[in-house]
Amino acid sequence: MGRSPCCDKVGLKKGPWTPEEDQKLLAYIEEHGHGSWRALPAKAGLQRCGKSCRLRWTNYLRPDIKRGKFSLQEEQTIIQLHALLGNRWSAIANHLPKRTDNEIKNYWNTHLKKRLAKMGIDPVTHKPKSDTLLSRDGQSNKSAAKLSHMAQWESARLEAEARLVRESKLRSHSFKQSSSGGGGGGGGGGISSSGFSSASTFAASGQLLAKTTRIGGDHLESPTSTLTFSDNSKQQQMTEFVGTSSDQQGGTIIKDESEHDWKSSMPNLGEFKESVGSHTLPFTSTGFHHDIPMSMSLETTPWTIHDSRIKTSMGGHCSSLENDIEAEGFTELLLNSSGEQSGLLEGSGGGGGNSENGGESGGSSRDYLEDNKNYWNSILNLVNSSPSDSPLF
DNA sequence: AACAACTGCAACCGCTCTAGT
DNA sequence: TACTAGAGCGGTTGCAGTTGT
Repeated sequence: MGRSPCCDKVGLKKGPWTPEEDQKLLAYIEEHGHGSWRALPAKAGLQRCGKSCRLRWTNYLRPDIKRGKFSLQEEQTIIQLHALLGNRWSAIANHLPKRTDNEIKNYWNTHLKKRLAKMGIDPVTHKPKSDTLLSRDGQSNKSAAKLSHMAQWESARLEAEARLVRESKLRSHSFKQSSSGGGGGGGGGGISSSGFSSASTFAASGQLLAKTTRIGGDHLESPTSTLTFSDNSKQQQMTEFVGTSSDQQGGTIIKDESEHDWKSSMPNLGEFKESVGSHTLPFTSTGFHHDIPMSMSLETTPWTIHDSRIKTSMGGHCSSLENDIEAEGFTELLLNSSGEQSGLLEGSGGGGGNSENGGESGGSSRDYLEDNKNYWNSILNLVNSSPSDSPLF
């Protein structure tokens, strides 16, 4: 893979940008746009490599950048998204308009990470450093481990969805061209304007579904909102999400009316993978490999897996997690094992979302569960309310 | 006042991904 | 299909400013 050697060229300036250089770059881009970054420095009369120019522009000069202190809301968002996505700064930045990934990354490393560490929370796993909290019952550690897998899986899932959306967009583009006059997606932009839906193969995100099943303002069934197997003999409907109900604070609630239990017709994951072929989602994400056939729905509170079988093999070690999570299992798992997450946002506004449970850190188990619920709900709401043009969705 | 240690941030480096040929 | 250039991303570095001794 060709790595750009642009900065190796002799005579190119490095280091801090001078106001004059900024001015040149700004003026050039305002007039011509950036076009090819590689060609830009010469045209703009800068002794910099294109890469350096791009960075300067995206991280500093861009007019739509908000600089200065991060608000409480922003901090909260960063922490929540980091819990979900890890160090994927660009993805996180997509949820924070006007902030750059670099800025967020720096802010995390210099402020938030330390703050979490001070609170006794591991900034990497977002779990308490000592798991004593969790040791109230024997199951907790096990559940926490599962949850960790789930979080990783979720992260990977988002990535896969993003890819599917991209592909869907491409496809919809050609679709629109071939079947012109389809009423246009209108306001929502992004996903909602695309004729196809990533949910076609992977109906998991409530908001995603809400957007993708709504075409041109009508409640149409997306052409691919149902998943069918390529194997004709087994052609069947995987999931069909119908309608959306009220939206609470940006979190769209999806009802899975079909409650279709396809597990029974798919007792064997291996067989399923074979039969589904291209419909499984083999994707890698930071060393994971997942093949995920599943459907989920968002009830008023966290995820409910109506049926799932998740195989996760990590880093080639195949430390597989064959979780037979029964219905509601995942919800339970989140609720019961994500206790470590609660109070994470304590520093930002009274702790873990809402704190009507009273602020006692060692509260009752009900408080504990409430906090967990709130924590994950806030993450889900956050994700669900993410901008439609986010590459994640 | 001088120095060291710490902090915060801009910029760079090197890798991966993607599109074009 | 293979290769390359360009762009993007995340990790790291370097330095200026601040704080502590």
